Amino acid sequence: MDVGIIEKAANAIADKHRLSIIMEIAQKGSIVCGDVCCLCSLSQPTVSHHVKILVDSGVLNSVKNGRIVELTINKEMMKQLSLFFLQLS
Amino acid sequence: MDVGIIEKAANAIADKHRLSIIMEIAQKGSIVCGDVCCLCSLSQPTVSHHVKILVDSGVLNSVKNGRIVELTINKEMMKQLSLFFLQLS
DNA sequence: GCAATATATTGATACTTTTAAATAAATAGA
DNA sequence: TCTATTTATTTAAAAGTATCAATATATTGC
Repeated sequence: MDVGIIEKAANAIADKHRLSIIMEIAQKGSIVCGDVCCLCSLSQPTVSHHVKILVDSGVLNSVKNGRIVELTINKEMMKQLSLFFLQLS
Repeated sequence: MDVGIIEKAANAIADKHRLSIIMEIAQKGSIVCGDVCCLCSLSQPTVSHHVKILVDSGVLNSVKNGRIVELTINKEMMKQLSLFFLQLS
């Protein structure tokens, strides 16, 4: 178990805006970057910054379809996190 | 599911020193604050600060035995976290 | 190629967190 | 009570993060 991965993922999750992005994707299946601005009431550059942290940490997957970027949850990462905390419980 | 709890716990975990405290407790069962200084190579006030974040977030339990404070993992919190990520996977 | 649209980057500022020195508080034992 | 020990608090400096405006890049459709 590489705790560096856990640390990065936890950091990505430890923010109310980023967590709300995750919860929105969990509900809808996916979201495009443009819709995150409305969801969080943040400027486009700020959203881009948060999305980058989520993707770089491995919490979210991003797929570019032309101009738009679609975000989904990285379920493998969620499994790893779930297992990590299960082992601590 | 109160994501505020997840946010706070994730924030507590999202630090290499705090994560190493957690991993040490996971291995040994418990640790006392005084030993955390050696483990992390941090000053006593800094350790006290990190321990406070871990305890306040509900990630660790603290029990005071006289002068010494013994830290253990809050397994209920670990179960909650594990379940949260399982539901996202 | 040009205009419109979606996302990324840069740069500046405000805010937050980490850190340790100094000090305080609490407790145990002589 | 006095001293030594353990943990907590205060304060200040350094480092890191969030935010947005301006701008750049990439892509689509005309």
